[in-house]
Amino acid sequence: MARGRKVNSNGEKSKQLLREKAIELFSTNGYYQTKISDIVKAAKVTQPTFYLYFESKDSLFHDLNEQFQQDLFHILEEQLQQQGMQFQKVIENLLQYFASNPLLTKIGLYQSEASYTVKEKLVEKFEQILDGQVENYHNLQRNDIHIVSQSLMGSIERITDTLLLTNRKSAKELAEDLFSIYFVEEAESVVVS
Amino acid sequence: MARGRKVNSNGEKSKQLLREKAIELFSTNGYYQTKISDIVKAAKVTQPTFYLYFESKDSLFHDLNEQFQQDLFHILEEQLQQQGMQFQKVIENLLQYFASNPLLTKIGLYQSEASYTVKEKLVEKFEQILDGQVENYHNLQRNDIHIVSQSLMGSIERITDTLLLTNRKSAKELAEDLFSIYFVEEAESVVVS
Amino acid sequence: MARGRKVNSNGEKSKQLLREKAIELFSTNGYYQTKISDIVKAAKVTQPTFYLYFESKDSLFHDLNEQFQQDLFHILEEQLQQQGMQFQKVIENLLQYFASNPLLTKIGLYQSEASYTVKEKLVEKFEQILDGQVENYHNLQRNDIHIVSQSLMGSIERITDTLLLTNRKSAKELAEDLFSIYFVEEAESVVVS
Amino acid sequence: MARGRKVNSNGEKSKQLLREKAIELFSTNGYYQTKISDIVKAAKVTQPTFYLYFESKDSLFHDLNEQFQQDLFHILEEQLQQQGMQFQKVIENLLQYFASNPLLTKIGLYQSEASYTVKEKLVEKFEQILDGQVENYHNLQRNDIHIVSQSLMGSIERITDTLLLTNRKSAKELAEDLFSIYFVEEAESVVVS
DNA sequence: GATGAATGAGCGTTCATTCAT
DNA sequence: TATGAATGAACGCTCATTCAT
Repeated sequence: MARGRKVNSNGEKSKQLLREKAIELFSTNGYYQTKISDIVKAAKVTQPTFYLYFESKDSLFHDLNEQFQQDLFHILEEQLQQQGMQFQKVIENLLQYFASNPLLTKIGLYQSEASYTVKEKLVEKFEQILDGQVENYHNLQRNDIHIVSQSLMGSIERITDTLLLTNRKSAKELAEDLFSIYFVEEAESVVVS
Repeated sequence: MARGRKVNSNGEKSKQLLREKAIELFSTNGYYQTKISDIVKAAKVTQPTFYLYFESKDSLFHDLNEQFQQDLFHILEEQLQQQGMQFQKVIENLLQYFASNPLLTKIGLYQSEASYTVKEKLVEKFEQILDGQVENYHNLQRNDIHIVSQSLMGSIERITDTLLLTNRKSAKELAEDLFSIYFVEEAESVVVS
Repeated sequence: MARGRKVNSNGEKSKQLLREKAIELFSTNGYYQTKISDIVKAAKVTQPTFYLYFESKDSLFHDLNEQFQQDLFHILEEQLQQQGMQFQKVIENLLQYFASNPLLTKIGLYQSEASYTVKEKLVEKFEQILDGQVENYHNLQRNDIHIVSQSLMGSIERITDTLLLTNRKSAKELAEDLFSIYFVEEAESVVVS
Repeated sequence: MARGRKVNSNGEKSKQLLREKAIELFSTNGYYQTKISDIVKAAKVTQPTFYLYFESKDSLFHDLNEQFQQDLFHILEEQLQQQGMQFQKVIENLLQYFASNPLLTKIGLYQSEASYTVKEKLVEKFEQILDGQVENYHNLQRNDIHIVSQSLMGSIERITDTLLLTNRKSAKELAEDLFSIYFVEEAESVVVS
């Protein structure tokens, strides 16, 4: 039987394909219910080919989470450096990223063990922002900023899963909704300094 | 160790012990990373003993979730029949149950596939309650009840995980906090009819 | 929970019941597909009770076969000592025993490893009888007695299974049929000397 | 032993080897007393290798029976289409197949649950053939064709086991013997129309 | 770059059997 | 006489991973 390099084959392409299929399968079935054999079957290559490009199942999963986190914090960092960026807009952009990368988000925000850290870091970011906004939100004056941040994180998490990734609402709409719930009166005037 | 019955052994005790150890391990390590061998090792019995009391790993996990769900909806039903029960109190009692059953909650609310359904049902309950309260909350007038319910579900989910089950805040405190965030002005006066 | 001797219980009765149920189950499901747990469930006793009366699953099965063989050769011996007993009558009585003990026959003639020996011995008996009858059957003059005996054994085996134990034909009818096939002309006149 | 591919290894060879060893073991020890571990030990591979080529123990056993049955009825069909084929020759060819495939025959005719169906079908075939031959055999005039067919099936079964597969007699000899027993006078002239 | 072939390590489950009561 | 409770010893099967080509 024929072995060796396929005609028209190309390493980078195979790797990319495997990555994509892995993302699809991990995101829908989870880590433990996704087998290497499933991934390579979907990518129409054999098992050893997988190990040509990835160290192990675990390391691939880890890499995907790594990427999700880097994307996320890159976006956040970028925005926090823009003076005058509204918090609502920050949330919207976050949601926008989730909407644009639904499968990776499923993995990085829900499937992975690492998601705990991600969310913790997001909460911290929220706290930093809200810290500078106490006078703008009367909600913050009566509520612990930490609680509000945690609560908000939870809301984002759930709303993303049930309304955003299912294409029921847009990132913009959901950001507005969240703001309307959390920071009623002066939502429009709040600005990230 | 010799075969046969242990001195002073007692079936109900063994079953209970296995159940407890299973809950501990499932709640901390999840379904797939909890092996029957781990459970029986923790309970200091052998593998066949596990099958003396439970049909399979899967069915035990399923049973635990079943119990969690029954408890949960029993509590909810009970409260909704009490005229005059405040929504805040409903949430508090929910959180109270979580706090009293932290490990089972971990399993039923986070580890299990069934948690999706549980949360959906909780959201529906929230919607039913809020539906009858539109005039009491100014928040509800401007926000879609569905969104508020989903958001609240997310908040509860996260706050339970990070603040309640870690013993950082009490059920009562957190219920108050949530109400202060979600239903600012008239929180005290809201009553489930 | 109550333990110890059951009221109205009686050792011999339990043993007999277990035996009967074992015969039923072995005969219909075979040795490997019959579990001790099935037998005791059918007899409504517990597993240790089984070991009160039988050494092991294997030894019980062995005993059942032993009994079958003793019955069988007792019958055969008895008949061979009666001068003038026709071979056809011998076969009929054999079949009669099978028909009266269908379940034990299933075990002893088909399910058991020991059935090989039983059949070999039966064949030997047939040979002995036929040896003294050569001049009576023209069939035997042209055919090897050994072959005829083996063939007859096969016929009996199959006919018992498909026609006798299923109550489609009687022992008498089948003995006649067999004789009509095997010893055409002088069937009536053949006599075991 | 190191992991991965063996030197000079070849899939089809391994599969064939496993099949052969399985046939050997199943035919001598039966289904339940043949463990996968026995099969792979005999083939000098590890257990996962077995599952590389066969779905399960059960499905392999099933496949072997399937093949036996197909072979058998292929032969039978082939012969029945040849005008003028003698019944004796049909039996001879059947026995010839058994002699050429002794182990598969052991499985398909004695070990398997499916053997019941096989034999039933063979009996039906015999009946069909004999139906067209009533006038040729004086035996058939007095005996029920069904009984004769069943009896013949039993004879074949037993004779195959004790004389053919043990190399004591050839297929040709045994076919002659059977005919001489069953269809005395005109055996030579009987022809399948 | 890619495949065919194989395995180490382990997992969930079953079953005959046996102590302690 | 009988049961409640437990275990030793497998067994069938799976999965990530790795040589040899």
